[in-house]
Amino acid sequence: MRVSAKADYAVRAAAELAAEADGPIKGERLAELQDIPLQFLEHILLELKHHGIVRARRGAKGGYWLAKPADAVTIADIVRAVEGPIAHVQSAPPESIEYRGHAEHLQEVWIAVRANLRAVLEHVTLADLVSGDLPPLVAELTGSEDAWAPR
Amino acid sequence: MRVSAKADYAVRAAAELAAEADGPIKGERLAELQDIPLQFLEHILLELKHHGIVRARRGAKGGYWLAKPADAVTIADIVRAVEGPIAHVQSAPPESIEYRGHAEHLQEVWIAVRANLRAVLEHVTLADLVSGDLPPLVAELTGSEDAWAPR
DNA sequence: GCTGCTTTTGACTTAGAAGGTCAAGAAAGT
DNA sequence: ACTTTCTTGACCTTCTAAGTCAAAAGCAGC
Repeated sequence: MRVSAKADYAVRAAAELAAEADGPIKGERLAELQDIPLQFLEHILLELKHHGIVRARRGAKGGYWLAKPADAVTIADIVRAVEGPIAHVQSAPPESIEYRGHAEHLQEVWIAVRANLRAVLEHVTLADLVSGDLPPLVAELTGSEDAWAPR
Repeated sequence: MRVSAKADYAVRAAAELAAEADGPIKGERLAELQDIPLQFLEHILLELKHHGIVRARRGAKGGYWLAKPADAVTIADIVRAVEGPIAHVQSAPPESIEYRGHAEHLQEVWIAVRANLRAVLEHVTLADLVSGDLPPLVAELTGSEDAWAPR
């Protein structure tokens, strides 16, 4: 139930790519902008490339850029690319698990958890993130005092 | 963004404890009921005990039972006991992270994710889980076809 | 066709967590 | 006493997180 450094880095780097729409950005510059270890970042960018989220050119005027428009890439796309499927239980998707005894309805709970995660992650695009103009649902959720309280 | 085996086991064992309200249940029986490795289960039960969720007595008529009524224990309580805080980013709570550059609004996204996780986990009690009478929000979320689709 | 610059890739490392197992000790009942 | 059952600590194996290092390959400009 936690977000890895890798996923956090990946989203931050993608946000910078989304913001600078013209021309490729070098890995080194991305690393500086978001304070991410360079070598680690390039591994992450490579994974994003394999998933068709980012493109790259090497050489003197090379660098990385988004493969798709910023409003067509969601946070969920990026998290899935580097962390794998969202909300798996014991490394299996919740709809495939069979529970016994009095835990029978636990499956529904995990399905609900996943649905609620998706409700946020699949509806925030990189364009939303960069502009700060987040979807109504997110604005609503962060609006409450309680959402900011540790626990 | 995944649920560990430990958390899944913990909730399942707690559900059995919630169902059999009178008298302690032995670790061995819990392990059989939910098909959990015994030694591992007892470690989990010990953690639950340290967090005041479960009580235990040893000896001939010993076993484990819930420390509180089943409708006063939420799934979130159990997950926190064995996995630590929910939805931490890079092992830190999202409200304490400072983002730079174009990732500035990422904090709000993680806050929204946590709020939506809490919305499910903090409102389902063990009593709900055992009876199968889950809160309206959960029923609503699992009602959609889409929630059951892998992705 | 060099020469730099930059991405790409693979091998390796180190630390910690996940998911267990084993065995000794302590307490409670009969 | 003796057995049952929890309690605790030590240990183990496999994986993942989070990197580092170094070599290879591609591209641009002279």
